[in-house]
Amino acid sequence: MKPSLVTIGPNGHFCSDCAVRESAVCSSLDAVELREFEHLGRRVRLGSGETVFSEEDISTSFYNLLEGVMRLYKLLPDGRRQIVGFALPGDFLGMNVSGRHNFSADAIGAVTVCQFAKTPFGRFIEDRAHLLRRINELAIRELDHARDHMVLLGRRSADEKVAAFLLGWRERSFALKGRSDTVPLPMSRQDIADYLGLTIETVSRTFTKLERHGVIEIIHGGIRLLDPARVEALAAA
Amino acid sequence: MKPSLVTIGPNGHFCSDCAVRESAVCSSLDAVELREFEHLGRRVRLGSGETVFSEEDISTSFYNLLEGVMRLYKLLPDGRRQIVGFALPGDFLGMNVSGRHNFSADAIGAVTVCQFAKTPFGRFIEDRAHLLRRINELAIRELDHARDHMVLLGRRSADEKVAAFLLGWRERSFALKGRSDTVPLPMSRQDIADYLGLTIETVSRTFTKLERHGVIEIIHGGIRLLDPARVEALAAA
DNA sequence: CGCCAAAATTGATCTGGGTCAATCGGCTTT
DNA sequence: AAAGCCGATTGACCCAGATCAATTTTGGCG
Repeated sequence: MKPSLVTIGPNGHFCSDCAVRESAVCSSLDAVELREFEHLGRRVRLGSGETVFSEEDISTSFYNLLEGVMRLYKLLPDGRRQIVGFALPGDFLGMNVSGRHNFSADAIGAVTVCQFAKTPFGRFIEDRAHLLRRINELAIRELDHARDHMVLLGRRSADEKVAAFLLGWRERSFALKGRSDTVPLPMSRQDIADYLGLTIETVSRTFTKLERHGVIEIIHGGIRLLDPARVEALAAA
Repeated sequence: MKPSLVTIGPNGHFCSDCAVRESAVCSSLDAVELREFEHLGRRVRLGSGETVFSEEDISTSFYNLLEGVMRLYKLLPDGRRQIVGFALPGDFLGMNVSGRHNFSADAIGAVTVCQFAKTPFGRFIEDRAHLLRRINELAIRELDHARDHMVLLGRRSADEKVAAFLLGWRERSFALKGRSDTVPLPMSRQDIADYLGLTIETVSRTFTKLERHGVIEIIHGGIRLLDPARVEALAAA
């Protein structure tokens, strides 16, 4: 879907009461810096399925995800897709060395991002090592996750992939909605399949199998973990 | 294999005539800084198969690879292994957020690294934004590669994986030994398999098949690309 | 509510790559 | 040069997960 970016102007909000104030890149800024920072970003809303940026596009902005979920993916020429990650509020997107995006990003459901033009953002960062360190920390965290995911993609069975996915997603959801055994799944089965390197049929069958065995319950918009320990055992083995 | 680190003392070398002076993290340092930097690192040699650090170890040092090749990998409890990357001269290892290594690294053949204790290195970096930026750049480059590799692991066939591996490795070898259609492969078939998410048998069969088709020639210690265009076609599709 | 389209599930069948099991071949050791 | 070893290759067979093909369920909308 093509983008129809709706700006909310720099006046319609304040960084100081932003939902991700404490978790995003901004967490490294003090109150004074935040004031200046406020003028660099503009809030943008996107509808479900809209694309924020595409692979190979020249990257002109950084994005700070404020609300919603995004899928980050790469496509092969023949249409095969690999989702390289899901972004949640507080995630920082748009870093690259080539000047072009190395993956595409689109909204799963409604999304709000804070968009920063690269040049002023780069200037702001320049003499603020703490912000740079914070960005570096986020990149390294991302790298960690990427390596874990390589293990999953290269060496785990379908059952293990699905179980690990449920646990991983539950973990990330905690930060937003608090601890719970109900895992909300805003993305489609196809998205899950493309994230795990499986087909949609295998994902569906695996969920059904786990439900038959009383390990999970498939509910509207998510999965309830009836027996979290069994899920963990499946994911670990 | 257990490490038997052999130090070459800070006196036995100079950063200024280091092989990776221009490509490693050090490329961001000027002549004056280099003098100080010199005292932070110590050269360490490792024999074939020796482990530099293991996953879950508390990380106390950073490493700058000077000579040789290393495999970086993660193990599952049951022994399955995923190689998350190969390190070449100029690569910088040891960054993490948790204080523990998130993968293991060992030498493929003889290796020389430049080891930096974390604390003094961190102090040196502190007020040098250009070094921090350089490290950030290396992390982002790594992240790029990791995402490409996820696509390979999750969505490509065995033939495509092997072809893409040969091209990728050839590309990296260029930086060291110059452009050539002979791809040196210092790692074992098992290493290649664990990098590509395949078995050793499949890697071997794929090589043999490509050779039968006149696309490559299997030579001692590597592969010669007889028909690079065909290899590229295989990798792309 | 009833209609339509998209998403998800389920079933039947197929196959790429894994598993198991011999060799093979190149080095090292003696 | 014979023996032993370890990595690599090859062959025969198998199976997890893909593919193909219907349904079934869900969600949006007049």
